[in-house]
Amino acid sequence: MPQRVCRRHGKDYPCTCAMGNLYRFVEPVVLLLLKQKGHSYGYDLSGELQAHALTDAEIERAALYRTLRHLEANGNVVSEWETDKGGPARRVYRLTAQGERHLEEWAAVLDHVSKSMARFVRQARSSRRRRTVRAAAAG
Amino acid sequence: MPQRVCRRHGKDYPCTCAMGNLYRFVEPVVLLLLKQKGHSYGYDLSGELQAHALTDAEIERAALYRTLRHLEANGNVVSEWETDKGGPARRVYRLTAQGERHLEEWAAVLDHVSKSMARFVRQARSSRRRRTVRAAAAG
DNA sequence: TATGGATAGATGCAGGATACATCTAAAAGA
DNA sequence: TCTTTTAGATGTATCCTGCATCTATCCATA
Repeated sequence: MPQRVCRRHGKDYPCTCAMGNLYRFVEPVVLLLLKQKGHSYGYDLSGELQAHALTDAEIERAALYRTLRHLEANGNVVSEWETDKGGPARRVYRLTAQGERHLEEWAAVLDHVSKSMARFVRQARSSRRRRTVRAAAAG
Repeated sequence: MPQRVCRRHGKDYPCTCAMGNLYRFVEPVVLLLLKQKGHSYGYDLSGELQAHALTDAEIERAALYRTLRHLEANGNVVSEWETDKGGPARRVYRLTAQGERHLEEWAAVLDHVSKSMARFVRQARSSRRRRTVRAAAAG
């Protein structure tokens, strides 16, 4: 039983949402999406965030918009208003060269973290399996 | 060039420390260490945290002590003072049955996140490789 | 024409987690 | 006696998330 029950995934599935306030890795996901799409804007990205998210927790639009402005403030993306497509004006972002490098840094970091997590899972499950073996021998 | 330079790993290695304020996953690492060791106390655990950490950022002792008290408040560990070993008194922790289940939940969550990150890394690097192919064809 | 829905961007605030500094205290060693 | 090691803990600022809320434009339709 998770520490907190998640409304999206229910109480039987131990999801990220139920483990407390974890980092959602919004920045790297946004960088990758912009790389793949060439250019895009917040509302459009928000529709694809879930498919690319690193956790099964939802990435809020509020976090997305703030991340985009933060990336721009740090020179990883640039934006311009697009007003000729109908509907409300869109702030269209694209990666800068520095943003591409920053994405590569994220890939290096997440590659390492991914392997550490896989090792963690093996160890956590192997200690459980040892106990199961003892239980089987005792039973 | 990372957004922030890390003093431990230097500026050429893109480490977690330089990517801003990330989640350090202290709780699952502490749960696993307690599972493996049977019982332990904060100062002892702090020596082994780095070897088991999921990121290359240091896990501060302040975070460790707060995490232990938090785990106890939620019934995942229990503690008792140990005063017969010489030196300052130690607060010795051990997992509860609920703590073992919580570790299994963490393993399920981190298994999923690990695979998502691995997919992220493949995608980030494959889009880079596509560009390299085009560049090679143009060159 | 009015009205609601979809689109689009953004802010405010509370709470969780980290970063860094600092504190207390007992025991061991020089 | 003085310093270091061991051991636990707190204070504050900042970062990130969660949730609510806000403004505004355009479009369909009643």
